Amino acid sequence: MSAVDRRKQILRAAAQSFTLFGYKATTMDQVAKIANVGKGTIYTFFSNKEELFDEILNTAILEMKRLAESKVDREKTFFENLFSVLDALLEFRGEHELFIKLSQEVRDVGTLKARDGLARLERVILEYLEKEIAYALDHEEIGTCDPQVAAFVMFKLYIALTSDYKHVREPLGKEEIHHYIRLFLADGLANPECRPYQHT
Amino acid sequence: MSAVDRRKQILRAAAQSFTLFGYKATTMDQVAKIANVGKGTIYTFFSNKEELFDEILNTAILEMKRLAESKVDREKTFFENLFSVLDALLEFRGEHELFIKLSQEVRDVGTLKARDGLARLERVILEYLEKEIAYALDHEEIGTCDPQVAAFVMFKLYIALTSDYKHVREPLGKEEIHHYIRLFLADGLANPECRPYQHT
DNA sequence: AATTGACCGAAATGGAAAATCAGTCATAAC
DNA sequence: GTTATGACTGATTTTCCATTTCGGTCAATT
Repeated sequence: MSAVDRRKQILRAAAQSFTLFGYKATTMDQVAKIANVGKGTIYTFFSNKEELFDEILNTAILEMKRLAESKVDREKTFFENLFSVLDALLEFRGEHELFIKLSQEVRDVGTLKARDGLARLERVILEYLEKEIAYALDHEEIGTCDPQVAAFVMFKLYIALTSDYKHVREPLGKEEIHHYIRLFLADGLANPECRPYQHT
Repeated sequence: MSAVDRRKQILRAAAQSFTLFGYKATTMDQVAKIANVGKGTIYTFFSNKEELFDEILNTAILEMKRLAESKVDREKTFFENLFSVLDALLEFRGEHELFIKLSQEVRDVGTLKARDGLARLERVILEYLEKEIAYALDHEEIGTCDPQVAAFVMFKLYIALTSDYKHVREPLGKEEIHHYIRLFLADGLANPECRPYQHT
């Protein structure tokens, strides 16, 4: 088997183990066993566990980013693009599961490396949103706002609706999530009937 | 000294200790010492530590609720009331500090009782918001939405702006928080061109 | 009758012994 | 000669268990 194949095999095994058991609970012996190589072989391709993890994480983040970018169509509106990206990402099982496992690990054990990984993902998402928001601002598709704050709020709203809410009530479906993102973010709660009212 | 005074003295001492050291780190000996009573005396008024804590927590929650209710003026709009309640609560040091300490404790040590206490507070806040949102809906002040979801989103948005955001960037000031709650919740991000009024 | 603090057992803490794991390297396989 | 391997090593983690701490009681005291 070629060196390239071996490397891929190790990456596949490691990715599987990280999404199944998290960062802390995957051992290098474990990865070697799944990949059907001796443990030493891993170290001919990756200098340590951290680097192996980082490569998997970076690949996952990059794939999500590319997927998102592939869904954006400059002919469409900001919110149309937002929703098609959201849909695509929600369907995207593979990478998703790694990040869900890492979230669990942070909650339950507080593994530092898992926390870092999620922070990196968050930064990439925020940067991506900021960029899209800035573009939408330029093209006067959305109202005046600081893209950094807007990106942050959008991200938090998304997490609140998809993940936090289910700890309080029945989880929301995809359509409901779309509906509420549109309601809160795009349209606003204030009743158009009552407009214009006094701002401070 | 009367039994009533003694009881109050114990409550005051316990409240002080809970907000200073959290639930786990306040001992009954500690409370007795601060209150200047024998430890046994505490147990003539409260059957155990849990009950003592609950009484303090319930009082704090009730006070916050009453404060909020006192700020609501049915002549004013939903959002006007929302902002005056928010301002009042942000100024409300006393109870605030207990809840901040409990939040820390949940983060750092994960004390179950502290988590429960904060969950109770959250429930009361959500119920209160749901009630106000339902009222606003009835009076056609806000657009159609599920009060439970809307309350949840408003709460999360508030936490995101006041507490979460400062872990990513410079914390937002009171006016900025108002501004963004108005922008995201009330008015919506979608292009002002399509709206009959100007954004800030 | 009310108050107290020494006392009790359960639970938390700390630290030492045992186990586990990331990473190395001498040997084996080719 | 080159690459792959797994037994080995020291650092870290986990697992005990001895000791301490703390919530709660109650016999003695006021």
